[in-house]
Parts: sequence; structure tokens; C-alpha cells
Amino acid sequence: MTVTDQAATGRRDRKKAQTRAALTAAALRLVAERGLEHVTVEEISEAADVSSRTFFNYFTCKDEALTDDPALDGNPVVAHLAAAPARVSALQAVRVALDEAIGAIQADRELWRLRLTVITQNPALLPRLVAGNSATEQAMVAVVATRLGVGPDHAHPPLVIAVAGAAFRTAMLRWAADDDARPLHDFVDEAFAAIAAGLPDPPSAC
Amino acid sequence: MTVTDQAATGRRDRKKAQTRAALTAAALRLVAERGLEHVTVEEISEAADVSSRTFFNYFTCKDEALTDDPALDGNPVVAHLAAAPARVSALQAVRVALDEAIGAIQADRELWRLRLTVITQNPALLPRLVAGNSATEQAMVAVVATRLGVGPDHAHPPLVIAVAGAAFRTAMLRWAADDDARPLHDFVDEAFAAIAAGLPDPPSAC
DNA sequence: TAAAAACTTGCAGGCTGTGCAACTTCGCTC
DNA sequence: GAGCGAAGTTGCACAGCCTGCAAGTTTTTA
Repeated sequence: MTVTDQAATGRRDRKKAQTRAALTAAALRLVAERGLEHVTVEEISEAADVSSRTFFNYFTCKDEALTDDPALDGNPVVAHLAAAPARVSALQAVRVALDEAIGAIQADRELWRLRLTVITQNPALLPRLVAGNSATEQAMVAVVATRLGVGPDHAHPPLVIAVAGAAFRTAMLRWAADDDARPLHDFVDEAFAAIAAGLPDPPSAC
Repeated sequence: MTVTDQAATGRRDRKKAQTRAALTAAALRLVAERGLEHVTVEEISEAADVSSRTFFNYFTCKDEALTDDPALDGNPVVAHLAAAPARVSALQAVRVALDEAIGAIQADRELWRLRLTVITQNPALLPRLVAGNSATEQAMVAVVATRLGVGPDHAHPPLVIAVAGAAFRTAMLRWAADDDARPLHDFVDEAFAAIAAGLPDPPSAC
């Protein structure tokens, strides 16, 4: 019960969350078994016991059912970024803003490991992970620009957001592939620390 | 004549390059005018005077006609990365490896500015710019791992490649939006320098 | 010049994704 | 607790994407 337990005010919202979760679960399971190209929306819908028309009431495309997660709504991230302490760097502020999302992923780790496995096996999905475009990224760029007191055309904010996204994405993939039980925030901290250090070459392992 | 002048051995190859360029140009022009969703493959093909079936002999999907460019073939980039001097950091090696591609883009700058405008106006295309997945990225990760003498599971190579890709992408977008005639490599150098410095906050402009 | 290879095209067909119009379910109020 | 309106589900029709296949055409090569 990690997906449906968020303040579902009435029966209607509860059912919606259930249907959505069922579609996501069915989509991930089927694609893990057969690969992205060998699963149709109709099959996913059937597995979740709804019509395929209903599928498209929840998701705008097949990929979205595999990658999007209500726990990763962009608004809280942007809000936390805006609320981050002023004394840390913009990069660290982004790191802090991601904390809640990292916690949510860690809490739902079985689902997310499956999701990340599916994404790894179907690289076409990778760009959907931490958008890479999207309104959320635009909003984060704007918040960082305000925070730094620079104009909207300054080079720094989009660079910081793009790099932070890349770091988060690689950290998630490594976390999912990891056999030990290291928590996600370890991998994220490692990546952000390496970036803050200017990405120096690590000592060779020879 | 910047697209068709690459060693086209025979008439057949010359015609192929012409057809491809015509399709790309038609696609970019129509999408710039009407937006991605209001242009069909059939219209693009008609504008380039081929059948829509032929369109799909050149591109696997509509987006590919807008984003892919023969001048940005991944193989030379990987080769240059493998040939980069051993004394510079992996990050700098990637920067060096991109030099030829940067030159090609700069040489074809009218086409590329249109392309980047189209990508900016249709963010769904953005992830296709400098893949974000793709065999080329995998190959670059492998080359960096070898270069550093670390195992294939080390965290550094994928992080460096992902971050470098993010930097290159943001640099291209800023270059295309820039009104002055600053060359692309300026923007790329700026981004890579900021990353090598650990992305410190810039001095506020107040 | 003739055979082989490569390219183009039309056609058939499956899948994606959307607008629309019923129909059903749910929440709320009197 | 009856009923009204909002919200969700579904089927249907349809445009568009993309692929496989087979037939026809052009270019290369011998």
C-alpha cells in the first residue's frame, strides 16, 4: 500500500488511484516480460480490466504509463527549490529539493526497481525519466535564476538544472542496478558531490 | 552546399543525400510554420517530392527527420574520444572529441538554428538532441571507462557522459537563441569550464 | 549490354491517440 | 433517501504513424 494511501478524499479518488496503479503495474509487468514493442495498449488495459479508451483517459501515451509516477509530481520539487536556504549553492539547493522525491522512490522501491529495469531495457524511455524538457524543468530554471539574482538569459540556471537532472538520472539507474541495499540518496549524494568537485578523474583501479 | 558535398562516391549516393536533405528541409520548414502536430509525414514527403513510403526508408519516425543529421554521426565522436590525449581529464577529453561535430554544426549554422528553434518550440524533440540514450552514449561510456582504467560498473563514466551531454545540449540551445554571432564553441567551452569548476554560483548581477 | 544490387512506390494492415456521444457511478443537498 | 449535477467509463469512428511485402525502376558492375 504505497501508492493508494495518499489522502484519497472519497471513494472516487481512491478508485482512480487504484485504476492508475493497476494500469502502471500491468504495463510494467508486461513490458518487462515481452519488451516495449510487443505489448499493446489493449493488452495493458485488458490486464488492468478497463477499456483501452480508459487507458488514454489516464495516460496520453503508452510510455507515460511506464515512466510517470504520482509520487514524482513536479510541483513539490519546485516549491522545495524555492524554499531552499539561500546560503547553499544552486546545485546544492536542487539536491535538497529532490529529497522528498528520493524518499518517495525509496519507499516504493520494488516498483521503481522494476520501472528502472524496464527503462534500461527500453532506452527509448530513458529521456522520460526526469523529463529533460517539461514545464517542471522550466520552472526550476526560473526559480534558480531568481535565487541567483541573474536575468532570464543567463547561462547558469539552465546548465545547473540540466546537469542536476543528468546526475539524478544516472544515480537512479545505478541504484536500480545495485545488488546491495544502498539507499538511493547515497548514489545521488555521490553524483552531486562529484559534480561539485568539478568531475575530477577518479584514481585508477590498477 | 554544406550538406551534399561530403564525398559522394557515385550518383546514387549523391541522390540519396539530396533526398534526405530535401526531406529534412521540408520537415523543418513545415514544422516551423505550423508546429509538430499539424504536419503529417505525407505533407513532408509531398513537399520533398517523394512518396511517404520513401520517407520511412530514410527515417524511422517523423521526429528523426527533424533532429538527426549526417554531420553528427556518433562514430567519429567515439573515435576522437578514444584518441584524446591521456593527460587531460575525461571531461576535457569529451570536450575535445566534440570539436569536429561543433565545427560541422557551425558550418551548417542556418540549418541548425532553424532546427534548434523547432526543437525549442516542440520540447518533445529535445531529448533526441544528443541522444540521452543511444548506442553512441554507451560506446562513449565504455571508452571513458577504459581510459580511466576502471571497471564497467564504476559510477564515473556514465556520470561524465550524461553531464557532458547536458552541457552540450544547453550550449547548443543558447547558441541558437543568441543574436550576436558568437561561435558555438564559445558556448560549449563556457559550459564545460563551469562544470570543471564545480558549478559555483556566479556573482549576482545586482 | 546484361545481370545484380539498390532504391522507390503502392498496398494492406496493425497500432496509437483523440473527439464525441451515450451511459454509469459517485457526491452532495434538500 | 431522492434526485441532481459532476465525474468517470466505454464504444465508435477516424486520422495518422509505421512496417512488411512485392512489383517496378534506376544505378552499378562485370
